[in-house]
Amino acid sequence: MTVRVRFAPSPTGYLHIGAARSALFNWLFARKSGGKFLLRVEDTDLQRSTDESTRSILEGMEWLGIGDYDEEIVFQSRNADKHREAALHLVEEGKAYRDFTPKGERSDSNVKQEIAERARTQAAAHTGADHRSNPFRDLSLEESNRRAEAGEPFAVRLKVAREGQTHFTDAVYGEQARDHSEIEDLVLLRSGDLTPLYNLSVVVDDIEMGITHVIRGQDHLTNTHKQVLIYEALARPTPVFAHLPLILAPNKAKLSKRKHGEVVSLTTYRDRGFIPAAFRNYLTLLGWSPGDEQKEIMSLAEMVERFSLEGVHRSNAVFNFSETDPRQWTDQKALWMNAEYVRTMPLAELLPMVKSELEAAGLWRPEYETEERAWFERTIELIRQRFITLKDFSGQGRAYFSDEFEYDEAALAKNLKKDSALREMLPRLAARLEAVEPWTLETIEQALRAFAEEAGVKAALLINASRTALTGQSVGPSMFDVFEVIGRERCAVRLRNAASLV
RNA sequence: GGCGCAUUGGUGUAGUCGGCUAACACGCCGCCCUCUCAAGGCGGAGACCACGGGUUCGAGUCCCGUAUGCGCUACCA
Repeated sequence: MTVRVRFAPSPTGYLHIGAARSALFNWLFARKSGGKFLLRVEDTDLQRSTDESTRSILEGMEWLGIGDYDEEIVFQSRNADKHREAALHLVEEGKAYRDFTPKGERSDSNVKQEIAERARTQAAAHTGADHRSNPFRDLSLEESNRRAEAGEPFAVRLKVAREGQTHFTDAVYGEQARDHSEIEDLVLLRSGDLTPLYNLSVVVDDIEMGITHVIRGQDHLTNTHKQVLIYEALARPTPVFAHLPLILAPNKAKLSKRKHGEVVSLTTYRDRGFIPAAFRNYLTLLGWSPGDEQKEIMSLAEMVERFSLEGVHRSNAVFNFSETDPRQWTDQKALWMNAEYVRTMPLAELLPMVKSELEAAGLWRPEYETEERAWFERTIELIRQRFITLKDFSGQGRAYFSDEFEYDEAALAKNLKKDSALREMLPRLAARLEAVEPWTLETIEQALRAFAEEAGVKAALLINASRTALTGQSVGPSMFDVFEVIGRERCAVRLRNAASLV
């Protein structure tokens, strides 16, 4: 039997990093086992689903490099008729029944309260939850049909046995059992329009799509029993279930856009200059580990090679970030990993990403791919060493690509304004460098050190001043490399300009 | 309230059949390197393995209980 898995997001917002991780694990499992990876958009809730959200999910998947679905994308809303048919069929078979109770009004916001309240009153009454006291549960099929034909609105509920338990073995959480008494007669179709509800739709679609392994967030673990019941009613074998631990905020609350903002949205990472492979690598390590293998930086192929459901954790993972410190806007390890990728990944793979970043910032020149290609590669190789994200190439790295750059205030104070002698030394240094021939690391260094000696100052004074004069920054690569890369003419101009800033 | 799941340094994790003086990565501190900052190298602080019992010569590892956290409990998904 070939493995078939699916990622089934509901398009009611941006792609959440937790959902992205579920997608990733499904993808890894499929590729590992030589199975099929499918996408199903769960747009059953037409009120909240948007095309824009669907687009952003698709984009996010593409960005992560796991958008290579093996079959056509399934839109759940288009299968509504099948879901309805299945439920009605269960009514015929006596495994479900029509509930003619008038539909109660409820809104998302007060549902949680209602649940809590119901729990309280039940506890107070010591009644224990008897979800099967519904007066329509045992209505005869004839009577039920008659009332339906008469146009009386009804919902369809699954008839859950009074006694017994449901069982399934979760590939991550192990043996799971739940008493039937804990499960109410869940609604399959809404009253009135008879639109299918989540649990029904998922099961029918998973059967239809031939899904063999359902890999999803742990928030579905307890509800899985309901789905098992539906599989049983439909007389179909259940797939293997594998639930994934949740990703929590630093205060251990569920990560949500409302409370935690853009850190939870996958597109944020793309927009903030993350390397897809780096973020993917980080995400994979949240809730899964390759065991005794200590190596954390892994290529996609290595992840596929090592991935297994057995390596998935059971405890939730905390996504560690600070809402007040901009340097820790997301998990530090994710940032570290991205920097690691930026400086060590094959330059050829990095270049296109740098190109897009420079294009977006209006710093790109076509020559970087033609006559100036060697210079461009040398420069990127040089500056990537201390960058963290792609944004740094257009930010801190701006002076390498444009003459219009800002001088960092702190750098100015530290390296230029400190010694007024620089005012007259900088232009002289410029003149000296203009005469350097040939323009190489060694000759530049020689010239600068000789100049410093003649002027009776430490070379470091001129080096640091030059760094700020040439790049606007107080930190950066070894200065002789910078001189060389910036070029003789630009160096001279910038050194002379900087004299006025002293 | 009920049911379920979890609990190893600040965070992510490793700890196979019980032998741990508890390992790795990020972060933090120090030193080296040095023209700055990173990177890199070396070293360090930080966990009585949630707590309490039990089994055992011996428990992070097995059993029971408690606490805490999270999830579910909806004609949302």
